[in-house]
Amino acid sequence: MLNDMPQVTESINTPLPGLESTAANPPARLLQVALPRPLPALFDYDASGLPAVEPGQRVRVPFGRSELWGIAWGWRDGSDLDPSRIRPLVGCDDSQPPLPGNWRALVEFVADYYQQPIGEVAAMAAPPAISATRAERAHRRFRATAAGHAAAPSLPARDVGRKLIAALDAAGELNEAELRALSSRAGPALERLLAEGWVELALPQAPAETAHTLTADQAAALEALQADSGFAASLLHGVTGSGKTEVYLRLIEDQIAAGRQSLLLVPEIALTPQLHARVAARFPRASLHVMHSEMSDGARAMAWAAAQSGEADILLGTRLAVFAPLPRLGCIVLDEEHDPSFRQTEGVRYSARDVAIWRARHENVPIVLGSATPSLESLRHAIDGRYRWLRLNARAGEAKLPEVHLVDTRVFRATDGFSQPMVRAIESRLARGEQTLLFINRRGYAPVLSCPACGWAAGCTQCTANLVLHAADRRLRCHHCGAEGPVPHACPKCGNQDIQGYGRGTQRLEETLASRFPQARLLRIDRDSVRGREHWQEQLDRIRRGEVDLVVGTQLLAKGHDFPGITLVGVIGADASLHAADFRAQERLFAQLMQVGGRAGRGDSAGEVLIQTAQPEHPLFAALKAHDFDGFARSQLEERALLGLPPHGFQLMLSADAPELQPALDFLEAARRAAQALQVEGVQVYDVVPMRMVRRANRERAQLVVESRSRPQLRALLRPWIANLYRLRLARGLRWHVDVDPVEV
DNA sequence: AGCACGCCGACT
DNA sequence: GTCGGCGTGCTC
Repeated sequence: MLNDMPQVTESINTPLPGLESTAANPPARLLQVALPRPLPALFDYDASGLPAVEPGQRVRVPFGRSELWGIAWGWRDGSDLDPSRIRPLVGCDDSQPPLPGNWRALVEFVADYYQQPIGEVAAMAAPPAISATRAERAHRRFRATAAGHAAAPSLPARDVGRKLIAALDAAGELNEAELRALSSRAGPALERLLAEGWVELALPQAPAETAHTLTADQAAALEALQADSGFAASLLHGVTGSGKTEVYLRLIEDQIAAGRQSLLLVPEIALTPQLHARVAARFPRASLHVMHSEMSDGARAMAWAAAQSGEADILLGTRLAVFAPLPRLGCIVLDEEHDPSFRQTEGVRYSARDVAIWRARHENVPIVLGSATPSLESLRHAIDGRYRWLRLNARAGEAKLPEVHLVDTRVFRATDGFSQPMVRAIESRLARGEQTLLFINRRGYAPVLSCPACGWAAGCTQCTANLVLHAADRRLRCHHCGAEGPVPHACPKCGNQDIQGYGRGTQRLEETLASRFPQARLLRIDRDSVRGREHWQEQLDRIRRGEVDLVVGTQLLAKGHDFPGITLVGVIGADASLHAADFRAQERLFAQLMQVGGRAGRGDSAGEVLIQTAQPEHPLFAALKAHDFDGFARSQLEERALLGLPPHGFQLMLSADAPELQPALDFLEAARRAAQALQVEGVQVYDVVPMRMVRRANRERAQLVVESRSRPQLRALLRPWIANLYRLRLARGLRWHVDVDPVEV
């Protein structure tokens, strides 16, 4: 982000030629700068040559033998360094407003709490650098004129202008960022359309969606939330369909009325278009901006500029939006707070949920965490009274919670994945013209291709994992590193021609359904079938319009979508997660099943969830049948308390990877000794172990977990420990990372 | 992370 | 003789 700054030379202040050389002993103004390097420090520079520079601006500095863009952090009175080593700034970019002090405070918190290099955190959290003029225009909204409608058909089919008019037609109106997202050439095309009079600036319209009547639960929750002034954290715990979104919208409405900004965070990009449409329909006069990582730099910078300038009333985004400066921030809403996507697990490791909490406290605004299945971490805060616990128990409208039934696959054997009861349940829906959703958390055709004669299985050469068979294009793919290759015709080990795919993925399920229910209209939804965002939206609409009878999908489908026509949700293979090594596997499975189950019966027809399992007696299923999240959560919490696991204990994970395993193990062993040498009480340092998937993308990986029942003690170890690690010399090609509060250990 | 310095092996 | 391997160390 910072290393490929665009050319903004016109607006860069270069030092006046004579200034640094002629001034006798110029008073050194020491500026700390954050640089995008994995070093845990800020760097001091002499800013006396650039009198106008201020903290928060991008600055150009000499670094070693090269130059870098960094972010001016703050002034210093004196440096620990010999003055001769302090070099002058080379320039600064004043084309964009400086990043405000509370943004820098937020970055400092993340750098310290997660022990990530501050310059890297800053580079990740900063907006992409683009020219200011484009950014300033971010908020303008456009619509097609009558002349535009008339002219569009006569334009060439692939003309960008025509595409823009078509998009404006479909959406009513769009802002510049949204238009730019449609084509790389949208900018000039838009200028042309404006000049021709085919597109005009859109003025605010009358409300399109009005507020719903609140249930008693919603009204009570809202009343409590509206009483907040200043920081307060609330857990809005409501079953799927209980109308959490309506509560969010009411809160946002208050903020708009009070002239304040709202930050609305969601876990997945896939959720943004749907929520975007709903928020936009509800607040047509408000300035709503979207921010997520798959947007182009230009579009993201525009959303950022709208946020920072105070122009945006609502910022809707995924985890990175938690860093957007909002000068009139009034509240933060974080939906599906339990979702692991809020955690960034590559590069700078942080949890947007926890960062949002800190931010709300620091900026003294209320924050609402919403979920049907809160994370045990948040639930514990609610139980202990640190979060206000607001419950929405009833589903809005007439809808009832779906009935959950189990199919014991030891009694009803499944053939091709389907047991008799499942088949009959599907048949009955087909007969009634209702829709069925089949949930299987595995994409591809078959998770393993192997040889029954010698036991060979197709493995990834770069990872410790099997290749997944994708039947549609006859390819083998690694879901971990992206490697792919053709499907061999015979076993490479023994020559047997009869190799086959074992196990089931979405594609195979789809194939089975097609042959069993040839009359049914089928749709498969997974990461392979969903190409672009428009395509995704289109598929969701097809389901909603009742144009399909059977939907096969991964958890991609489970999140936050309403399908009133779906009355049956079938869960095909959930047993694998019941005994996974990860202590959070059950928590995740329960949340996931509750979530998919929530898809059923949101309209007026009662829904049913049918789960195939070989262990129907498992307590998780009993809790699920009774819709007893509380009971399930309490038993999990008790278990965690007994074992000292989160949220009753706290963890750090240090991981290392290298081309060979040994250097990674050696490094971690040295790190382990360093941790033990610090002699912090009440902290347990576990053994160094190779990761469950030792090899990934050609790198061998190992990890070291440190645990404590006391967060202060763990933190007492953390800082000096990590400081020590930077002093260890590293074997060639070795990389290491700390993970504070890791989600997968 | 970059990048350079520096000290040992097979090439025009 | 030197091009280049990668170990080591530093960056305000």
